[in-house]
Amino acid sequence: MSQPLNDTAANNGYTNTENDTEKMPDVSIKVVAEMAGVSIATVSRCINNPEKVTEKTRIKVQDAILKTGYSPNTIAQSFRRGRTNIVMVVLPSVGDPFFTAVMRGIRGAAKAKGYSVLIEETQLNTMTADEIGAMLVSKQTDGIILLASMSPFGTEVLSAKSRRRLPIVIGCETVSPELADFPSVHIDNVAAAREATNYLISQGHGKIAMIYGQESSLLTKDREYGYRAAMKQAGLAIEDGWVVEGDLTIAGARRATRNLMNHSNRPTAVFCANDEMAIGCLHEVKAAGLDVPADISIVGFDDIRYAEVTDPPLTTISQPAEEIGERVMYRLCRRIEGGNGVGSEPEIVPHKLVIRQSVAKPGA
Amino acid sequence: MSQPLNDTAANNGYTNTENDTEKMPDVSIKVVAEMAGVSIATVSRCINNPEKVTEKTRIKVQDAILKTGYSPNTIAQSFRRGRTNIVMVVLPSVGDPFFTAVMRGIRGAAKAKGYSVLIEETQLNTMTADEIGAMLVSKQTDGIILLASMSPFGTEVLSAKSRRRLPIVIGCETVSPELADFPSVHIDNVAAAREATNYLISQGHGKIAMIYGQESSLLTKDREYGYRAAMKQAGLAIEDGWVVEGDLTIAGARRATRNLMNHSNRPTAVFCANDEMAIGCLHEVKAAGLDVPADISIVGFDDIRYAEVTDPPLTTISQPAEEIGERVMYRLCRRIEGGNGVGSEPEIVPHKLVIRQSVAKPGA
DNA sequence: CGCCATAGTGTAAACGTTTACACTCGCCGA
DNA sequence: TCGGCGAGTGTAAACGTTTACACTATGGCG
Repeated sequence: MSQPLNDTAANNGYTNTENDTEKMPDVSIKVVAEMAGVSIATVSRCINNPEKVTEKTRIKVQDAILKTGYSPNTIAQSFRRGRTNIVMVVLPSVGDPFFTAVMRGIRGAAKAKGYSVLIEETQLNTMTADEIGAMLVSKQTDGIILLASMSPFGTEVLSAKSRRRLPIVIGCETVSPELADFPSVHIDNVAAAREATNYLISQGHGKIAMIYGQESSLLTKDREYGYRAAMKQAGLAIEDGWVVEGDLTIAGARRATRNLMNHSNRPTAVFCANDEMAIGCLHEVKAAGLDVPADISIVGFDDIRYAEVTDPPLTTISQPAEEIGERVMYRLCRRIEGGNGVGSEPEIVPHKLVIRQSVAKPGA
Repeated sequence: MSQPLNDTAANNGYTNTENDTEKMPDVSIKVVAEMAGVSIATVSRCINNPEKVTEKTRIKVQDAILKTGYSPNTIAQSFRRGRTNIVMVVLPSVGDPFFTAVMRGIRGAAKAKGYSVLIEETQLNTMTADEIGAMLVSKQTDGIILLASMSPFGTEVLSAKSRRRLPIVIGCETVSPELADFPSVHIDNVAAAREATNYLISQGHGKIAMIYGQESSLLTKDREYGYRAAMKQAGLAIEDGWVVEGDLTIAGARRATRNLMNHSNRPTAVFCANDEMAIGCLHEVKAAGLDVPADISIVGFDDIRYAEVTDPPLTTISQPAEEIGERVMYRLCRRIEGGNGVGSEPEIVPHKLVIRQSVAKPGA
């Protein structure tokens, strides 16, 4: 807080240098028009519909633009056109490498389509459904990508009919019934979780625990559901205290793992709902003096880039994160541009179990 | 606009509920004014200067706003006010946990100040200095935070005088001479690198290698400079091939480490210019069948959250990432709001060497 | 030679706000 | 009783674009 004072004081010393002409006079389309000796309409046409204008004038105008350094005022354009070319992405955490991978896909597609990307993090500021809706109707953004679950979105605000029109697309997250009329792109989370669990079972594990994410996340519920289904199908029991919440963070997973390690009937394998938690789990197991995978096997989810360099490297479910991002963005573009004629079926992309070295046969 | 809760009331007020026409008629300030029986100016005042209107009118207007579901058109506001309340952050990689930590600080401060944050990644799309300048003059954003080095910014486009006015603040990156008239917030990178190197030396290491980042990054140069200075001061030689480029990624560091391991005079310690690379280095050293820290000691930089859970946990330089983000954002706000009166001295924040277990005495 | 189609350009309205200014009250002090 | 004042409100202009429409000149064709 002392800084500002210092700043101003220091600057007062030499701030008003006399020759401060440099006025950078906010060149608008009007000054270009004047310099080129044409009307502003013509300048606008030169930029947006060059074919509607004589070559001669086009050159005059180009010259004027260069000379003045004119560049159109984007806000005025947005205002006039009723479009900002900005889309908003809502996600739980920008820190999670999985989401940054998805973001990379989104960003690439956005760039290709001429959009900028505004990011909102639910974790930090708990942006409410209402805020999101407001963002959209106040037209700050042309559309929204939801990578976080946000259950009762708009249910009170908008009826089903008008919601179907809203430029909103859901990514990664499983879609809750109330949101089913929005398009979505994601893997089959329950099948993937099942596969992960089955892999552990196939390696001879019977005492398998699970660390899941936040209660509120449907996605996490689906993974839990897949795990339970696999266990049931194999006729394996799930003891009380074997499935614990880890809130998707390293710290949360470490807490959860500690509980697991102290369990009277300690599991021999842990399935984590994301890699971040798997890393926390891995660390905590080793901190307890146990070996992975000899004593405890671990399977993660997402295949973030760190999964490959843990010790041992992590067996996990890989999602095509970047591709999900791309598809979600393209889908959104269609919604924005194509009007209402675009379907809202969920688009399921393939997952893959990638086997590394964090799983071994129990007691081996 | 049918609301389950006050269903009946809504029905009474609105005629066409039976036939789900749902036109969502783009309610503007004008329809609110009409419904409330006042002028649009009054409506505007109710929102922005409530103290300037009678309580009676304020209530009428509030009612109308609620009934219509009006929310001001942000673009029109931006257009009129000449401000978007959006700032842009340019960074090398959104995937790097260090930058996401800085982003968290930025975002928090932005939220507090009523700004949204637009993120641009240089790595992906090589946004040029010109594009950035364009963004600013086209007024899509009110200001820019540069977390990436971008050397010749605006040097041709704008004279020093006018540049001093530009709402640009630099974070993390060391500031090159041409940019020295922009404010900046960062640690003392050369001192920190020196400290890291000195620590290795103090533990008895003499054969210390370094993996640095991208050639273009000044920050990385500073860290290299600090390393070299420490070595020189200790009278230690740096062999050819001991300082290698790792381009700040895990993969790059693994390549670099492989070269280091094959060096005829293999170093006993490696100083990495960021943790991401330290993790890659660590993994590669172990993959070569060597032990960390028994055979090779490693020091990282940044103290990202994964640094704590590697095996062994990483000794590294910790930066107050979130705080840097906050300060940079507040500094930018001052630039934006305070006009020209804000200084441009670099603001140095403290770093800290955090000692974990990736360093041991050589040959121990 | 005159008329019409047409390509190119200009004029002006519109987008939704904010705000300077003008106006109308009602009230208070002279 | 009247003048003046201040609080509250309305009117209208302005922000920088885009674009429908009107206009002019040009050239082709009857």
